[in-house]
Amino acid sequence: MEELLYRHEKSVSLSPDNGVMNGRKMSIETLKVACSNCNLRELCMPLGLDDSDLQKLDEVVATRRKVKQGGLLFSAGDTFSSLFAIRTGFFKTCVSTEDGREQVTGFQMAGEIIGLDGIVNDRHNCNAVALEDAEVCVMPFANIEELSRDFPVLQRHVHKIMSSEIVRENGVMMMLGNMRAEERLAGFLLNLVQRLHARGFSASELVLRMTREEIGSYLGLKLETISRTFSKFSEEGIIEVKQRYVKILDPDALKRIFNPQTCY
Amino acid sequence: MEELLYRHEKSVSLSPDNGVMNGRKMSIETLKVACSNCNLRELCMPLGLDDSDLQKLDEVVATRRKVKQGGLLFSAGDTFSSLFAIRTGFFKTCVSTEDGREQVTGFQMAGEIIGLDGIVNDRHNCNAVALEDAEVCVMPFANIEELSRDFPVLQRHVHKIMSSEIVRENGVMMMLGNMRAEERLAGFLLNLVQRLHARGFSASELVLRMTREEIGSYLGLKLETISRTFSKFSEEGIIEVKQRYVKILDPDALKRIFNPQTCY
DNA sequence: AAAACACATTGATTTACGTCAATATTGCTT
DNA sequence: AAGCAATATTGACGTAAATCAATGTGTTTT
Repeated sequence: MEELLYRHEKSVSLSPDNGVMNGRKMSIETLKVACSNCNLRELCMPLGLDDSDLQKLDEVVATRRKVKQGGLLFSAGDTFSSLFAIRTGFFKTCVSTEDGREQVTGFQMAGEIIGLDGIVNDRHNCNAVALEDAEVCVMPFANIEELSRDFPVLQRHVHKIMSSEIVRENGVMMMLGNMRAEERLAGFLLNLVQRLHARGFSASELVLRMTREEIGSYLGLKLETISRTFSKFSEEGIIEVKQRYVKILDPDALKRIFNPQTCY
Repeated sequence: MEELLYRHEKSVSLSPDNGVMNGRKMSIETLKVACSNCNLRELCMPLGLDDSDLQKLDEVVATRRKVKQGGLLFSAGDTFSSLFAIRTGFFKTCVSTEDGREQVTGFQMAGEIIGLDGIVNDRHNCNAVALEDAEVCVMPFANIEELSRDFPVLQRHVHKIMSSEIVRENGVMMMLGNMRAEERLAGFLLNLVQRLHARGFSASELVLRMTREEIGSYLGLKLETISRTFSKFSEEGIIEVKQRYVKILDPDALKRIFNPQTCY
């Protein structure tokens, strides 16, 4: 089961043709961080680039960085210098109040960009914690801005990434402000599985990378409510849950719960 | 009182030196939409530009547009082409579910930029409604992107505006997910008055441009709860409320409510 | 000036979720 | 393999805010 759900190691690892690109032997250094060579490129990078553009865009990534499970990629207050593209692994971002309350603001997976919150104040505004061993591409923001000036398609791409984060947060606000526990959790599961599916995983099975408490924090609920709601969905035959493993048996039921209008 | 609180008409209207800039007579057309000439410039535009840069940046604004109270600047689903800088007036942005539930995602005032949600999908994701008669500068996004390539300072500015929207929404998520009604309303009032103060209005008095229902929608509460919480603050001598008029008598008390840590 | 309307306040009651607490399951350490 | 710590489940009970409902206030319409 784990293998079925977890193709990270296999498909994200460098593919056989690595080291040779367009008939040109690449140096080890370049190889190490080349976007042009990365099979996650379609997730992080703009589409429709020709080979010469792609080579220039390799410059956005300076290095790679590994983060152990539980480790911090950055913390609130850290000076901001780079965005990070997730290569492997899974992150949460969270903000906290001074009296110690924590709000998970998002969960990020391979191909997603993390760190946009740091741009305004040149300091990060949240913590980014690896929920499993992870590796990220470090993209110095100065590089991104410089290359953006020469590549309108990259410029547009950066704008779209930021805008999509705004739109995502709008959706979270809707969930937190207007929806009941069941609706929130249904929306959460549908979103997760959709993103996993887009990365080649199952559209119906998943292994949660986060605890009930972290899900609850993201959804503005307590861990007991998450647990109870999972149990309820399970009793109703909508999902099958075993700890972190979740199988969606009736996706339409989830959609109806999340978006009552579609149910008539 | 209204006059004290409402300096829009006065200070935002074109100032005496209009029509002549740097000793150069400007055309009526240019004048109509010139950022270089606008006393809100420091809010919309990057700082530290010299005169020649400023003149070039005038090109970001194509036209102006008036929106009557209650009118829509744009709706969810509209094709996106421009960002809007608010010159006068006050807006709310909101998203709705298909079954008609509405979530206010933000309130925007003079100098703030609206429409960033449209960039990802080339369609707007929310509605922008004028809560009072308003005028906006229409900034075609194509112009912004083009000029950004030549003006790193503008490019950076655009990135900061988007990032700050992300950070703002992080804060709203924290309020919605973790805070009680009193904390949310305290945070809301402090934020509003701080932004108004930055625009030259009183740091303690304000006239709300939105209904209790709209505040409630933004804060994930019902209008009755907003009303009750206002009354509670009032009984405790923290604020004075009379319908839309609010006077903050004890800002520190509000800060303590919003951020309990500071209270020891 | 009266009528109609939108918005706000306040009270009584309900409810969804939180809190507290006990128990179960799993993975980790040695 | 045993013991421990972290995580998850489930139940009993409490509570903040929602809901329902009546009344008040201010503004616009005619």
